[in-house]
Amino acid sequence: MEINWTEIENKWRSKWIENKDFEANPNEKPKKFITVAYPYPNSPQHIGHGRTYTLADVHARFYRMQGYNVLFPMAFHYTGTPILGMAKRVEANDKELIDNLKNLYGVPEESIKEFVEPIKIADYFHEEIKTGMIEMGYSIDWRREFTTIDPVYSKFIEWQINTLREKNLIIQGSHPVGWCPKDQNPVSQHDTLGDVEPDFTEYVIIKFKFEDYIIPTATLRPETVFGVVNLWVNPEIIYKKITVDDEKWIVSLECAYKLEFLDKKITYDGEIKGSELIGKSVTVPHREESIIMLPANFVESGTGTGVVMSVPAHAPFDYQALEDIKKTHLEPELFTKINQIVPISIIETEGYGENPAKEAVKKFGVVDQNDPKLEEATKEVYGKEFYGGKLKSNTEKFSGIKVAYAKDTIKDWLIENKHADILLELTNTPVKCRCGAECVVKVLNNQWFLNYGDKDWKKLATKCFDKMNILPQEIKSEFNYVIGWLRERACARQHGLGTKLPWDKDWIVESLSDSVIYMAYYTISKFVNDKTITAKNLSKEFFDYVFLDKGNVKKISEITKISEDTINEIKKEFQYFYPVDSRHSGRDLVPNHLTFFVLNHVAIFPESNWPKEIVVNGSVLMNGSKMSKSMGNIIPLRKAIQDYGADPIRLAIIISAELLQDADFNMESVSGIQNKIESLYQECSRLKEDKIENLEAEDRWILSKTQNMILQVTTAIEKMRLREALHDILFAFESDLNWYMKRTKAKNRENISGILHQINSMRVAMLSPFAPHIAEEMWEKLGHSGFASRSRWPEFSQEDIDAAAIQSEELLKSTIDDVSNILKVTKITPQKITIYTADSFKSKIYHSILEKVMVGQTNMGSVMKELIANPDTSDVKRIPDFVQKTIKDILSEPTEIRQKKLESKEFDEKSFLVDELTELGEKDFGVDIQIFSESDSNLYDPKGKARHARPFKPAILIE
RNA sequence: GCGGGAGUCGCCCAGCCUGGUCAAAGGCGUAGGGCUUAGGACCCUAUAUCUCAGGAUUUCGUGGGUUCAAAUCCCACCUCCCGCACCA
Repeated sequence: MEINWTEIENKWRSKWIENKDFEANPNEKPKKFITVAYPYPNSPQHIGHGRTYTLADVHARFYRMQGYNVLFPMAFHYTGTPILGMAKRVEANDKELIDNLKNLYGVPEESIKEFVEPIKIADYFHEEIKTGMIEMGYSIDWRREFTTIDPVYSKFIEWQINTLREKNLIIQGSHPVGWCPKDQNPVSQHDTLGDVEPDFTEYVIIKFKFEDYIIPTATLRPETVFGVVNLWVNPEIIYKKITVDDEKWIVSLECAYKLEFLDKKITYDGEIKGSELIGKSVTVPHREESIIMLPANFVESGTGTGVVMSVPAHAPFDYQALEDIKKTHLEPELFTKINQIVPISIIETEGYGENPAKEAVKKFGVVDQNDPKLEEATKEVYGKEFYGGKLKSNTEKFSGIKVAYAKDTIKDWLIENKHADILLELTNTPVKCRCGAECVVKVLNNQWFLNYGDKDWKKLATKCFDKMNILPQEIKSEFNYVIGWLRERACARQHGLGTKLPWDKDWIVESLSDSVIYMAYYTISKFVNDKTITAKNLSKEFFDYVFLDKGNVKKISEITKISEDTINEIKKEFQYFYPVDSRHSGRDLVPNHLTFFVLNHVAIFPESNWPKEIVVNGSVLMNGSKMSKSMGNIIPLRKAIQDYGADPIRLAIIISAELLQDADFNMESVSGIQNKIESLYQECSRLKEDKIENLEAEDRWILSKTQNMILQVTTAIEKMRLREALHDILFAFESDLNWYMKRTKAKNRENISGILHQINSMRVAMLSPFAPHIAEEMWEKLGHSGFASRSRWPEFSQEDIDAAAIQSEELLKSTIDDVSNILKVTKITPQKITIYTADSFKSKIYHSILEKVMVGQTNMGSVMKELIANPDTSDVKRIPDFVQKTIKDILSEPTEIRQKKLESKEFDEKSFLVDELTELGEKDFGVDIQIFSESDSNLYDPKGKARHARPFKPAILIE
């Protein structure tokens, strides 16, 4: 019987909707508030997104069945810049993008035409994603849906950002960004050709005096200013004489252009050829020493200032250039000067002598200054010196400091003394804007920052993290680390969709900053959607009252024109559902969103409303590799639902990996799961409710095992180990069930359908959070009324566990295993099988050995001594190897089973095996089975095997 | 460099926190058998090595250590992956 997934899924989805099953309102029940990071609708969701939502949905459904009033809402994050870039590209008729939209995303042509408007893009994918979520069966309360550009949401963000500012957590400063000079706009990855992220570094410009001018050199290693012995100038370059603020500089044209964007006033005064500078002297700042300018062709006009300082003791390039120049034909005067240059060694590093640069050049076998091996040599010296080096005494007050620390200290000191400046430069040039212009680095002034570097703020956040349940545990240290290094973060941008800064309308609240406490907004969005509240008249006082319980309701009612009762009802809604009980997200959001989420909550809300739990999941791979547009292996979720059905996708995603691992989605796992579900479905269609009476040994056993499974599944889900839980329900339990079927078949029992019905009802109930649609169908087939998703989560009961039944069943299994094992090894065809159980004397000794082992006594000699000392067991000396083997038996069992054996009384192995093994064994092996106790008087024991019998390990004779 | 994670029996992957049920689950693959007109699906058996009595041996990145007992705990090392920002 093949399952028509679409039909079944549609059927149950509409029933749930009819019943308003997922709409949660405050009531007398305990609540759980589960949230997931809302999507940014710039593309359809794929299976990777589906994972996070599915995990959260399972969580929500689980809590619902456990009797909680669960709120699981969803919204859409319109704020941000990517869709702006997309709209621009559509307008420019960008073929690559349009092809992707058409073929990869399946967007109809008429919709693409509208995509020149950013909001249309968001609206389109919003609907697309939402439909997918509904099709996946997510138990979302859609009455609370919103987008982040709704007017009331903007009011909410204004309140949030004002509140933070009042607490002095927002500060102003300057900030560098990638910048398109043509568009006059910041650029990010989405705005560039080829989607490259503009990446920049900070150079320190060191100012050398040359007559009336300053010749600046750019360096990444300001500490080496103490080791400069000459400058390198490219004789081919025509340098510009410029005025920078009130100083006169000589730099390359490219450098002058870059400086224009770095908040400096530039005027162009004239030019000078590089060759004209050769041989002339400049003064080293602070040291006031005169050094010479020399030619070098590795100096590029586009990098830094076009002039480089030379530190031949520590920079392989400089060392090599100096060696090269000695071999060229120069004026004798200059030649003498060059020969007088002695490298100054300023850093002491283990493994290096006086001149690390020279050593590295030798080691790598560098030929001349154009040798690419110089890059490697440089990398090695820089790396070793930076992390392992210390400054020598010729660096004055910095002597003895580690290079890693000295770098910043010396930079600050140089800048303070006006010996240096900062130059920011793109490292991955050229970065081209989508408009075609080449990007630069620009310093934006008056940028607004959230001061995440604030110590008190960090302390509060750490406190919250410490109290929080973070799943999986391993990720917690990552959060602590992030909190540690976090500094100011820009919280406003100049373009993109979003809410304007209330006090500075040139800026828009940046999208990671307007999505940190929005979970609170879900409690009021319901009232926005039913028009109880509108943006008009919404004031700070209103939000203060609802979210912080501050202020006077009467006054607020006057301001907002909303009735006091309504305001109080809204407040009650918030107070009921808050705090967030569980926040689900992908692990890529750990160092940003999730951390900000906590930081902003602790800043704004009182401790009682701090979030309680964070659940982080890994990503989804497609057949073992990452999903990417270029690979073309992105499967849109809705396409996958059409192809495989929602439930198989949910199950495949969950079963393929535990939380933090990357889940590999592939066809095999989907069809494997489909088959499994189909057979369970058939099973459910057959079973009818029946009475359960006269429990036999195997009944008590399977019921005990069922209880075990319930316990395992429940605790696994509580820890969000969903893979384990699902595995226990679907697969692990199957082998127990198979054994049970085998047992009952051997006994020709007819009266087991009641038990199977009961067991499978519990399985289906537990399956319901994972595969909600098919579980409902199975539930119906089993003859239950109502929804499986509304049924009570099976409860573990210790009383239903029959330790004796488990033990005896294990004995039966291991005896059969042993027989098969012997048959396999000996390859004989059995004529007759005889089993001998141990006599009661051995059981007695077994128990006393067990007691001793349980208290840690495992030494054969001392156990033996004690046994002999006791008159009850002194006969043991006749069978010394029995003691040895028994200790081994016991040690090879887990502690809990030992404990159970210790607690339970001895049981009559012989009569149990006579009852249960005879028929089963005859079926399995096709011969008669006789069972004796080794102490029986009518013992049949031609080979003397009986004496080898041990408790739980009967002796066997096969003829 | 800093921070995090991983290395398991042909492949994917569980087990490690809490040592003993571990020659190590599950899936895939492979081989044989059943069912079927055929294919698929399904079911059974086997799948480190040796072994004609239920056993033995060598295995969980490498090398040490702790323990009666180590895939699991401790130490060192090797290799691989991810993050290091103002971008969702």
